[in-house]
Amino acid sequence: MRSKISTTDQDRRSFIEQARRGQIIECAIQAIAELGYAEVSLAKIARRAQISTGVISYYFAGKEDLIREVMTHVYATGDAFVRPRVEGKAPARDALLAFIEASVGFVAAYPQYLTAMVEIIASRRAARVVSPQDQAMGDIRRDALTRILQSGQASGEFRAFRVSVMTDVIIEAIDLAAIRDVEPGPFAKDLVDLFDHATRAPAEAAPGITGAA
Amino acid sequence: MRSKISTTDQDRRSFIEQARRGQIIECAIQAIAELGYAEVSLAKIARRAQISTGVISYYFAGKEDLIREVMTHVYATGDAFVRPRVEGKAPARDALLAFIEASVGFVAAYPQYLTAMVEIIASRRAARVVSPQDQAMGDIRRDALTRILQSGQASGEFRAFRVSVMTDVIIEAIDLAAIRDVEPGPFAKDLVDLFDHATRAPAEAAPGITGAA
DNA sequence: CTAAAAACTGATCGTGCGATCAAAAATTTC
DNA sequence: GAAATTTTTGATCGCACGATCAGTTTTTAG
Repeated sequence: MRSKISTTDQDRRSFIEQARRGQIIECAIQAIAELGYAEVSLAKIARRAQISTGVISYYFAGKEDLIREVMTHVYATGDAFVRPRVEGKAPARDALLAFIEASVGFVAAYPQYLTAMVEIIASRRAARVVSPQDQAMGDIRRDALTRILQSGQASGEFRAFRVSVMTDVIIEAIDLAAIRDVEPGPFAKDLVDLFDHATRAPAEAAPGITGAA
Repeated sequence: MRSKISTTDQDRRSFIEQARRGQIIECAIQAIAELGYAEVSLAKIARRAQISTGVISYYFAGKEDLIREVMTHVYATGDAFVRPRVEGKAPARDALLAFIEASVGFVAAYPQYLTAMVEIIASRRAARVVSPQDQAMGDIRRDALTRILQSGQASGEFRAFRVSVMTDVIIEAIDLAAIRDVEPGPFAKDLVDLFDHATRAPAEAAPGITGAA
């Protein structure tokens, strides 16, 4: 009975092991999104996956470990969804609007993913357990947005707001799509509109609508 | 041994009863803000208040009931702080900026209050327990802001955004002050700046800066 | 086919929780 | 100051959780 609890190892994994781990992670995401993080236990995840509780312990070092892998999976999926939709967008404004639209689109494409993530983050903050790993994943998500905002300020497209604050507010606004019951399309349009106005430079070097009269 | 568990009764309350209830509520707020909601139990609140666990059960019908009263107290305190600072502010823009500044100022004045409230809201959402009462209190908070935004749109000061979305985003942005470690003054300025740009009408009837060149 | 390894089961353990309550202490009432 | 009432204590209850593990089944390998 060899221990499977060395989690992040990327080395040899049997077919069964990969499948089970994936199944358990997916069921955990479903359970958290549907029932709420506080209502989810390992037993309920096991029941949903139609396995006994011991299997989870067999493949994961503990609840902590499972949740960490759930986060990793959600972040990776989200990144794979958003990145190609933003990459190469040239004026920073287009990149920002693409980022917002893609992020809200991710909620529409994987309805349970961001919901689960937001719940996990909130619960871990409420339990005062925010590992360096958590911090790092959150930073990855913020970094893409931060870079867009900085480049827009450098080019003069954006006005002189504090980037860290704007980043936080945009991320929180996007997360609203996961916890509120909104139509993704219109909601994305609303956010795009809101932050387009919030970020754009007063109107000088940039050509376009310069005000009437 | 008469039962004290009829909570919302506003009738006769002995001096001791009022004092104890207030003490317990205050200790609960402290504990939640410091330790995080997930880490707080009735036993820890009792220890902090230097009383035995039974006293809490004596004055409150249960944990649910205590938390509900904590919420009520925080909302009432916040409303008492923000309302007079917004009331009478004439152009909607001034009212909006005053609302944001006052809300962030509340976090500075009562550092633990909004933090506790945000944690409680997140945890109750994660446990899928959102009573009509919860909803009603949240609505009260949003209503003041909603009215400001609507009046600003009616007067033409604000552009044509969707009020419900703008309200949500502004509230979330303010709550950031409670969960992030920010300097309230500069942060309030940032938010005021952000949402001033996000809400203002393009520039026509309203006099002022109409763009250079 | 057989033996070893891997995968899985389900009962069981310890823990901390919210809640309860009989008894004790403090306070109020007459 | 005695009786009645209110307030407080701290032990105890049942419960659900995460974790463990001895034992069973399934898969793999020679």
